Amino acid sequence: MVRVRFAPSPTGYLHIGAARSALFNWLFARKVGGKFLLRIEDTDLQRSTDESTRSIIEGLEWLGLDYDDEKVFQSDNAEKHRTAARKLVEEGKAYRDFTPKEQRGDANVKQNIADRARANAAEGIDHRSNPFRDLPKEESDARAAAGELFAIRLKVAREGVSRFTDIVYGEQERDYSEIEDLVLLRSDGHPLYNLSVVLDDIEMNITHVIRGQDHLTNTHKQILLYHAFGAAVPQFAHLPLILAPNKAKLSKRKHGEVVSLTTYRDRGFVPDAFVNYLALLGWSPDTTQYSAEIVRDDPAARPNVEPGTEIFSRRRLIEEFSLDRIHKSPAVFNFQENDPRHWTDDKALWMNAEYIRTMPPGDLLPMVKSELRAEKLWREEYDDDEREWFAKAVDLIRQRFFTLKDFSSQGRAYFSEDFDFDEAAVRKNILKEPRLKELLPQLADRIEAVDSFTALTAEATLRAFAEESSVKAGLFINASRTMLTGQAVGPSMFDVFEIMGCERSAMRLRSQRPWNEFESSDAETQRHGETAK
RNA sequence: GGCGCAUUGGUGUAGUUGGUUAACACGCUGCCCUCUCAAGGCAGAGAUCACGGGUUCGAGUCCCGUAUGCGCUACCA
Repeated sequence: MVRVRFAPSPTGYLHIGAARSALFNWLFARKVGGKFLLRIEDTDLQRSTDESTRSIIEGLEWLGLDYDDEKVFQSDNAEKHRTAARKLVEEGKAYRDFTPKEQRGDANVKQNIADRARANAAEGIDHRSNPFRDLPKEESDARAAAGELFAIRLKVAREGVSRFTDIVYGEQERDYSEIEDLVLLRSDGHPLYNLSVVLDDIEMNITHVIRGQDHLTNTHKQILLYHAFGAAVPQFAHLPLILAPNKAKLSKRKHGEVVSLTTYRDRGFVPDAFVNYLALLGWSPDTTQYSAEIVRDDPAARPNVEPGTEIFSRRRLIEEFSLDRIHKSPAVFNFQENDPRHWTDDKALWMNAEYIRTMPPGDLLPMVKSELRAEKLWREEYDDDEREWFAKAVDLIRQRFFTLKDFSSQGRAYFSEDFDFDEAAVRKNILKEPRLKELLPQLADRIEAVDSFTALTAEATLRAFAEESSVKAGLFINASRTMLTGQAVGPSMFDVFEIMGCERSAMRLRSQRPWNEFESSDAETQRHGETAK
């Protein structure tokens, strides 16, 4: 039985790269009917926080990646890990290193490593040489008993080659001479990453380790540990990294909130849309065989979209997923910092819009509800008497929205009288034609006189009045749009009339706000413009 | 420094065992539709498949080298 795990370390918000690892693990487990387990790797006590753990769990929940069994906290197993490391010493597979701990700054470790390697190479020092590696056991025991501090290192064979086959990257080979005697247990007794993962994965009976490519070379060390513990080695599948537009590693510190999963929730992403997008980052379905049979057997399995798109429901993702379609090269997450329109990858945004306008209302409405509620725009009637109206309104405006947030920002005028006028819209559609100040209230009168107010009758009324006043219908249409919604763009105006209803439409057509708010300042700017000349 | 991994249009990807004009999605441009903006429809720009060799009748696909990027090389994870 397949058992996979997602093993994040709770040292910050859930990174989208980590989220994708979780997704691929989940997809694989659900596809083959295995178990998807969650393990919080909180061994780094200084950096791990409960808040981060919470955010990870919330993130998984938001994405809809449900995990099986109880979640495991790695720190709970620390004692077992210590015991296991000591056992390795007893068996001669590991040794105590009494070298005093070197204090190393976290900031430029990479630089230090390279510098030291260069220096060692220049002086012909083998970086693997350790005076304690072959210390007689009695002496080692004696020094330990005397209370001397020591780290425990794995005794890596001097000669040989480590090999494994990665499901994604294929045959991997590494000479033992390239593998240092890694530290298993710190001198303060803390088990280190490589020891802990292996031990926990053994205990959890993990069959497939699916994780980021940054662990590819570490895998050789871990395999050594599996052997040391006499445990079966699982299969490995490493995932290509997700990079920033400048091809640097995507990091929270450097790239800010775009890398944090919670951002997508908070900025109005539909979970399924984000899952869909994430799945296509580093994986692609087998297009040679995904059309005919499955669709014929179960038309519902295919989302309601034209062929040739990349929209996949969660269910289809599970059906189509396979580890061997994951590819090797890193993916660039394409976003533009400081550009609100492209704050995240365009394709992700497009996909979200696609979901918003094609989702079954039953799925969308609750999301809109919680968005409106959060912005204090929700009214209980929408769930009651005005249920139908609400559904119609949402269906009308969702066509051009990109995120759930749009329902409370661009869509605000549909749910509240307290909305803003877009200045450019007012100038273009209203102030440009002085007669509108008189005509619009008259249009309101006409509208109120209509018996049954619908898109159809609203159109007839408006067009008749336009002809009567010898202005183009377009003038009224555009002006009405701005009067009713505050904006220059939006759905077909007559549909807007119908949704707004007769009373509200008439009221807003009579509003003086556009003139009050912008006319005087208009005159002022004109004056300023003249004096400036 | 050493070792490893990767490299198809701006981005995400397809490209079955090497075989004719390198496919799709997003984005971009134009046109149509139209009361605006989207959506939709149509058309289009954009890739000498990182570079250089080699194998072959023929290479994006195989081999070697170079460059670039990334990862690992921690008593971080």
